[in-house]
Amino acid sequence: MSKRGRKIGADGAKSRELLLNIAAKEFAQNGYYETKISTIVKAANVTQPTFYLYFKNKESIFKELVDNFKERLATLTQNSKLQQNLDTLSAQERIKQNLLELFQLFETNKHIARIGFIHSEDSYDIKDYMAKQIEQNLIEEAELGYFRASIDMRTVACSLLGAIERLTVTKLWTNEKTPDMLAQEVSDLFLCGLRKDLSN
Amino acid sequence: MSKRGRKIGADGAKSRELLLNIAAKEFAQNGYYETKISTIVKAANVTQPTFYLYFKNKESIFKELVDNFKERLATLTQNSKLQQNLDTLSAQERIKQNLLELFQLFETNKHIARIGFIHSEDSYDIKDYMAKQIEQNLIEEAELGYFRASIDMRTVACSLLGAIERLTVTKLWTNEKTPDMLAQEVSDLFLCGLRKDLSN
Amino acid sequence: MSKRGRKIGADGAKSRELLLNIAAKEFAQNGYYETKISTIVKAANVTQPTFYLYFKNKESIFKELVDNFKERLATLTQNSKLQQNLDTLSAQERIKQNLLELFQLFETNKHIARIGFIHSEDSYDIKDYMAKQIEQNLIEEAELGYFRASIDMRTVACSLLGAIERLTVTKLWTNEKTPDMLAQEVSDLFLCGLRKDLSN
Amino acid sequence: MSKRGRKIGADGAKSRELLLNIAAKEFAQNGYYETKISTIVKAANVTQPTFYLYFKNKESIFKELVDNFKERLATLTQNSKLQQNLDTLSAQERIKQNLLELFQLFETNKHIARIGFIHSEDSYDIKDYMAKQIEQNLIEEAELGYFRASIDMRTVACSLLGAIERLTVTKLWTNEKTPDMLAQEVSDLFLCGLRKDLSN
DNA sequence: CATGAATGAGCGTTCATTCAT
DNA sequence: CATGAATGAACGCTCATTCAT
Repeated sequence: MSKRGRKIGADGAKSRELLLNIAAKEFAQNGYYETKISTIVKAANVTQPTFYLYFKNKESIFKELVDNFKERLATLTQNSKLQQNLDTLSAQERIKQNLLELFQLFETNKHIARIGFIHSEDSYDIKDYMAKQIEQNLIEEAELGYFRASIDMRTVACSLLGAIERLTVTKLWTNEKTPDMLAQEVSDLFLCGLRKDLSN
Repeated sequence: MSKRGRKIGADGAKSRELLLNIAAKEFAQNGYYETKISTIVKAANVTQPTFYLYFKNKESIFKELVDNFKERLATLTQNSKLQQNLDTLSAQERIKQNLLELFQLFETNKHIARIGFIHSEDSYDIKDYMAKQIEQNLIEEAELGYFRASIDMRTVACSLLGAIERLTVTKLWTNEKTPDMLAQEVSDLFLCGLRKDLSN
Repeated sequence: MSKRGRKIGADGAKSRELLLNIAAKEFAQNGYYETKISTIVKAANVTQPTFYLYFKNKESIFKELVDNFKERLATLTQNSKLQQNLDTLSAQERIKQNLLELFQLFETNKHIARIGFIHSEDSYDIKDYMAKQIEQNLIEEAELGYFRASIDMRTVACSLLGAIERLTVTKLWTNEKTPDMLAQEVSDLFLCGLRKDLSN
Repeated sequence: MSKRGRKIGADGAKSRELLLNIAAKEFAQNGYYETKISTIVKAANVTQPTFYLYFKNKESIFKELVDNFKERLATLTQNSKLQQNLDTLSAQERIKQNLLELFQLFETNKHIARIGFIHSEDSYDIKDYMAKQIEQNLIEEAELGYFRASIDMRTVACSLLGAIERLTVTKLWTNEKTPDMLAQEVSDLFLCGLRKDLSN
């Protein structure tokens, strides 16, 4: 830092990025209301007006983080669509692959994922969106004939999403399990169920 | 209530109950921070000091509601323990029964359940507690030999809890499904899985 | 106490006296602002409206205690006037006698004395009044020729009062010294001074 | 200051000082409880949040003023220690000198002195501290042999402090007497006493 | 690009006091 | 004589936000 307190090589884009990162961490940790602008700017070593140079207000920086998360989620969905590998992989393997990518996304985007999933008011919509994606996928698989028809796919999709969320929070983010393990276990559970397989 | 100011036949216990109910609704709908004491008392048609006649502060009424929820949850757990019906019911039927009771509890205690599950800072502990109960139950069933051993029961319990939570929020509380339906579908899904049963 | 919570033999005068005593203690200990009506009535085991049955408001009970103190002070003054014992006692002995009575008054009326002296807004007037009484006494003694004329009696009276107050608070009310000791020491100090008496 | 709202050439240090000065006056005049933050900020022509820009809360600004007073008192004590002038001045002159400085301090720091002496809860400690300093001084003088041994120096110190306090309030702060006059009279009174000196 | 200084708007809380019974 | 229940009126404090430079 220079003697007059002005940062050397201070750079708008950098400051903005910094603020965004710190905000992500703070919001993730403490939620919207317990996160104060004053805390964010102190951690970023800038003043409050500087904050308002880059963000309209508290809500808008929060929303930006949520949108960020939404975007990555959408990207993931689109990529998954492209590489269906209908021929080379089994249904369970395809599902496992999708789960793996999801858990990996959550692992590498812990903060914004937590914000979007837990703290955001949009979390309902986000989860709705995800549930629908999952349902879509399941239906497609079902149409290929591997699943039994006697079960409501909306319920399954919803359950799967709930499981994903909970496992992410309690196993993935606590480093108790890796994305691999989780994808494996969840796909296994949802495909085969708990019951002893009487067929063999 | 008389139209002008002073209540006639005022009754402390009733006022307290009223405030508690309104608070439950408000907290459930808007969360802790967006719920203002002023709103609660207005809805109860009393003044702010009256609120402090019955509750120490905002935090304490919130905590009371959460504790309320915890208690009912604990009661349910204890009752379930008592009537295991190991002889008369199958494993799936016992699980279904447990799920049914849980969904019923959530249905008849929508507000405090939402507070305890979604808005409370204790929600983590609460869910942890529930996950552990579920795990316990699953392990007991497993020891009777009906479940396959190749799956981590913690993962299953956690997934099941996630499914319950999500279904409660999106299907039960939206009146899309009844506790019966949900208990049936979930127990079916988790026991048998999605996969077509190749044995028949 | 009877089963229905109403005191047996409850008696207006008694309740009033009780409240007054408790208030005296509370006010003396914690001052006007830190003493709450709610605390007083709780200690007296009555309800708040009962308090207002006997006292107009918080200020009025406080004032009553202060007036109480003023009265006793006035009584003392008058009695002192009556028994001047100009013949039998020396000047120092008369002064000592006056001081003794004052310290005794403060000892047996610790609470209201503390209120009147320390916590009351009238304490200025009270002390003014006392200073004037002391001055009067001193002047009368001076006119008898025992005191030197080179000193402003108002200053002496004021100093004496200050000494009395301070000693009361730090020595008398802490039980470090008795009224006797204090009266002796103070009269000695103010009459003879600190200086070694070179005359003998 | 511009007439409409925003201050021009606003200066934090100045604002703080201003608030501190106004608070000193208000607290001195009306005591802790009758002094409202709203009154202070109104007098300073700023809004309430500005107050909290410079002070943590009401208690802390009050404490700052008390500490301020304590500090000046301590400085005075230390300086007095340095210039004992044991050779050039008589015992009475040294005492008079000390008293003079004390009265001067009180005169030029009327507000904080009143706060520290009258309104603060620390006033007991402050006076205790002062009494001890005075006692110390007296004992040192006594050891030089000028005072008679037959009198408890703690009582003397305590009396002297009481006299100082009372005279400060009623004579100094009312402009009835100057520090000089008071120092002279008090030292005379306490050294020589009231009694006619029979030796001459 | 950045800051020091300030504010509008609101919230939680407390306390003395008073009805209606 | 006494009470359960309630309130009017403040006050301290916080926070996001914005001037003026």
